[in-house]
Amino acid sequence: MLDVKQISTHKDAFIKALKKRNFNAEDLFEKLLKLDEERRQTQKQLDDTLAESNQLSKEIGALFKQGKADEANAIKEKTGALKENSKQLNHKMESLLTELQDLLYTIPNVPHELVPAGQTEDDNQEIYSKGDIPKLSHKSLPHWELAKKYDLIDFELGNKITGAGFPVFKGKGAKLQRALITYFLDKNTDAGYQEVQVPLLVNEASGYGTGQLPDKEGQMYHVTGDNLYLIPTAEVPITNIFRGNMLNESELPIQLTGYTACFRREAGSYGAHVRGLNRLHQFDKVELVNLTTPEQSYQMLDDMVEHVKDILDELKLPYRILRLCGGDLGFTSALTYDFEVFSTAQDRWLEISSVSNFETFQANRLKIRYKSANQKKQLVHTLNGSSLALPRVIAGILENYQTDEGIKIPEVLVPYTGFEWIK
RNA sequence: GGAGAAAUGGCAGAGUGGUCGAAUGCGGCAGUCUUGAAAACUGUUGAGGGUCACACCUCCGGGGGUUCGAAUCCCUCUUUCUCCGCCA
Repeated sequence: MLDVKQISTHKDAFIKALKKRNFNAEDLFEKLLKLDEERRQTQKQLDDTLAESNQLSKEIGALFKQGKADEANAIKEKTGALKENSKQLNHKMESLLTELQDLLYTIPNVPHELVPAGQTEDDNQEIYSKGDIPKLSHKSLPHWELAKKYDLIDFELGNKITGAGFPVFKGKGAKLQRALITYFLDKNTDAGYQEVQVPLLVNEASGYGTGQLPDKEGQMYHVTGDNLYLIPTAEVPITNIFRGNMLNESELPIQLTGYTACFRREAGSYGAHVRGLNRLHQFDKVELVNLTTPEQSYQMLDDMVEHVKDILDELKLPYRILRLCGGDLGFTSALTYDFEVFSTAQDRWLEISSVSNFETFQANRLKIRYKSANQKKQLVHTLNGSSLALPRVIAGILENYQTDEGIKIPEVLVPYTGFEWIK
């Protein structure tokens, strides 16, 4: 959520930047600023009315104390009108505030200057790529065939137990996934992140805090009996740890990492490109969440990119990094880098990590602030990224490491899996 | 799930209808003293809105109500604690 004050001071710059998203903010901003002006005037009227009744109440109290009940009762007569007046002003304030908020909720974050203009994912900027795409023999298979051949993942069994998109990992497949989780967490904690284990169900307030609600309600599984939501990403519970907090600058940056299962309804996305592990309703992910100062957040973003790069380098997977264009940029993000690993057998890139700086967009909604050295209070910048989304890493490993003898385990993982080959 | 008790500032803890945004203690900050520190003493110290700055308004778990006036009374929700039941 953008800040009205920011909008009013940087109106033209924001309008221009939002155009990169193909978002026309001009009329909206006009309306918004007008509403805000009205809000302030109404607030003033309300305050004055309340001040007057407070004053009268005090007088009544004093008069009763002096035993002048008649005079007190005379003043009481006057309070009725004031009460009615403040009631109406209160209603007006309420509707103005919801109108303002509803309007603010529809405005996406202002893209950073590095964000290229563009409409679709084809306009994303490739800024880095590494790793040769292995020449696989004609016998090479897509990961869902490999998973079946070596009995690593059973998609049908998941159908039976739950439904499509809930695979069962078995044997070395399960072990490989567990090894990856531990490896990622170790890498992250070595880099200074604190590991956390968080709830997989969140309440409504948390959903609103990180922006999944109200817009993406249909993407989350809703446990109606208790009005809780299954998390679509660890970002939700981890960022909400700090909802409403006033932090000290000395506590920043806060760097947390957590492993969770993630649940997404993915309504309406079916077809060949969601085969196998490409898109699931339940999947595992290790997430990075950072809270930092505005001065340091872009350095932090670069650090996160380097960190994820390091992991992919160690896994020796062919990957590329994209800077998302305005049209592809997520609603809440100011600047996002996507990491994609090449799926050799499918001959396509798979997104395995997305690293974003949200600047104050989330912090404003969540009211996460910090007190700087000079006691000034301001919103923190929040950033997050995946390290990494497990199923697609597994898809990448299975496909890129397949040989005629079996699937070779990336060297760095062997201490975690305890085996070198899947045969 | 049943019965009871409670929720107040960073923490502890007073406050049961008006002068309470809230005693007191601890903690924090600033100062005195000291070569420096500790101790002691003095002062200061919640958040949000609003204003050039004041004024002023709102907030005592959330929401609603009674009243001229609510931290204080009533309703409701949530959470915590104790006891019982159930359970990994």
